[in-house]
Amino acid sequence: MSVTIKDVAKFANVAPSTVSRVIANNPRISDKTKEKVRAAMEELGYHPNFIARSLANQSTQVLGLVTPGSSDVFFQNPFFPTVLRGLSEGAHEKQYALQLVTGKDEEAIYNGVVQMVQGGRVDGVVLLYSKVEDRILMYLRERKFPFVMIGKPFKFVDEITHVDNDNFQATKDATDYLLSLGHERVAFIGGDVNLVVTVERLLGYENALEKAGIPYRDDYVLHESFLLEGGQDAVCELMELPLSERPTALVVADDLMALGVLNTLNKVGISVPDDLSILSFNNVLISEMSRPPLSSVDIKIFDLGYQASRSLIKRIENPDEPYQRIIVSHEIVKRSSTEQSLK
Amino acid sequence: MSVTIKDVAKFANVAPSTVSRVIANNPRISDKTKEKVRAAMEELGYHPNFIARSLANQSTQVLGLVTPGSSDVFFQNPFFPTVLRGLSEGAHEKQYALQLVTGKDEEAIYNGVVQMVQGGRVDGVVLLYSKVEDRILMYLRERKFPFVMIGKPFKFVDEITHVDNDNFQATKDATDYLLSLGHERVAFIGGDVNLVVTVERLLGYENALEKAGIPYRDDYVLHESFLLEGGQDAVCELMELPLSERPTALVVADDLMALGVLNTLNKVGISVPDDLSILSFNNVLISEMSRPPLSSVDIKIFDLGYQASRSLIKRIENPDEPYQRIIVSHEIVKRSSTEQSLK
DNA sequence: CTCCTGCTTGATCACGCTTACAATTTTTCA
DNA sequence: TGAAAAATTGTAAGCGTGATCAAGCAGGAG
Repeated sequence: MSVTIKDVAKFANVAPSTVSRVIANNPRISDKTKEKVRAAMEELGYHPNFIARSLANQSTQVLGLVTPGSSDVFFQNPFFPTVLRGLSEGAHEKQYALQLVTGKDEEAIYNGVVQMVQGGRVDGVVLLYSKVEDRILMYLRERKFPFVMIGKPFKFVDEITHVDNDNFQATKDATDYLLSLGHERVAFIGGDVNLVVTVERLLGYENALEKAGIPYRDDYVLHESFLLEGGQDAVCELMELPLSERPTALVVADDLMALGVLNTLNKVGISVPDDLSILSFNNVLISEMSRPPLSSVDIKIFDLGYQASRSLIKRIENPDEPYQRIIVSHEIVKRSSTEQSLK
Repeated sequence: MSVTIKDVAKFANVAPSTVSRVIANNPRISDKTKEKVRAAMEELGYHPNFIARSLANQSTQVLGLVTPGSSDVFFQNPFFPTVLRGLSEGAHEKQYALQLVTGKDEEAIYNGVVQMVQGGRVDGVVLLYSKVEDRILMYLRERKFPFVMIGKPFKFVDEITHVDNDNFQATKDATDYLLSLGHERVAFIGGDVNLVVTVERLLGYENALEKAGIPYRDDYVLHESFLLEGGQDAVCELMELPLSERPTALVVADDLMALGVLNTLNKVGISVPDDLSILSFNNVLISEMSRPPLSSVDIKIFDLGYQASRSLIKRIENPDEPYQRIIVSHEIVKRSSTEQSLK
């Protein structure tokens, strides 16, 4: 068995509680005994037992991370590692550890969250997504368990601390940019309609068209998964339009999807950006390395994660902290996949 | 505060210990009281407290994951999410959770591991890499703490359970394949020389050349980081060779790196596979979507993770389990980046 | 009817730490 | 110098479970 607080106490000739106070750096302990106890800890190679501490203070210093139901898909997207880096950095600064909730399907993840929360394994939870209907969100809200969300809550926007981009504005900006290049037939390839981000972006797209006086067309709006395959499928659908009606520009809600688009276009002999401009979202590493390099809206994924863990920890340490909406900026990074319309 | 075992006991008119036994499904409890207690648990919405349980049994049902010092680099590579999926699946099957050790540099990660281990936060650790010199490995070994490694240990191969590919053979196979296509000037672009996988693969490459009677050239062997930039740098170096001496085929130790190679080659006007064949490793998703699609050695990353968490759990549950070397198969997936040499 | 056996269940302590409260020592000041 | 106040440290009771050991109880043998 490893060294406990009692061993240290015995060694330093003090009571266990004194050792505990030294660990907490309690000011009511004299500097002399602090020194003595610290020397003893050093000597014996003492490390506090987190589990015992957790049980005593009812706090674990662990944050739980919840991925959307389809973990597989989510893991494959470079969004995940990037947001994880941000989360990790924010957590690390405050000495929190990260624990993952994994599971094959939504049911499994839901159970995982319940176990984590009720089992007292974590002090708070980060939802790495925002869905239209979400059991997990409801559960956490009902139990008043500390959590933050990355993305905009579908309901209760003012009662949930969340970190988000202004996706409406970002997509409006993106669409405006394509319009400013002279494109008039601009299509939108979004993700799962159950994700709030998809909804928000679609609204931004629609708004930009409306402002420009361009009628909205149903057949210019597609929804696919945030995967390479999603991009492929989207292109196939667009190809079914008569040649003269095909869009000359695309707003794609995700880089990985855009990469799929790019490759499929290449196969069918459509050149980017000469025949078709593409502007996508996320600005992950691959967008820079694709052929041609993708113009992409940088949504600062790292910051999303970083702010999320920081604000969650704030909520945990002060439950009266007001609910916040934290908006991370966005920026269009222009590369070679967008070009003036030929008209 | 939430429902405890005592509340359930009171509600069901039994002793707390009886409830505990019902949870453990102890056969010494009559079916009648089991029913009664279960009903009470249901009624009160009881969920066992993991922390208290952990303290009582000295086991947490959590596995710690340790990334190599440069977490940033590691996170960016699609290897990470894939191996994570495998780990997650293996852990989930046995009801284990995953906790990440994160940190900016090696020092921070080392401290994180020590805290995790001494703090009793995890029952075992998975090292997601194998380095030539590794403090963390040494530490875990000395403390006889359960751990497994993904990759081949540099030392103590027979005293460390690990999951690995036969990287020597795999790279030999890869090189042989290129040789069989008629290439005689085959270069090797590996990763960090401190990683054992790099060493192993280099040996395999050398061995294949030797068997084929082709002399080994220092200037055909490069070491870069497992990143897009690594690939770029490698190409730049190779470009410094006189035209007639440039390799006609490349073995690249990582897909992401190969993607960097591909793009840089494209910029300098070298065509793949016409001018240069490329065979890389990992067979992650992007290898399929690059232009041209990359031939790649599939090392079954998911399986590496899956086997790792399974064997770690075995070790945890039975400390006398013999040390094992688990080899995951590999397979060359031929796509369009490799072609017959023109000669 | 008593005693023993075997099946169930209860009481109690231990896990390692925190913390309210009590006890002790030191300091302060009339 | 002595008592009260302040500073410091010790005692002990939890935190929620698991596990050991003892106790209760029914049924069967003698």
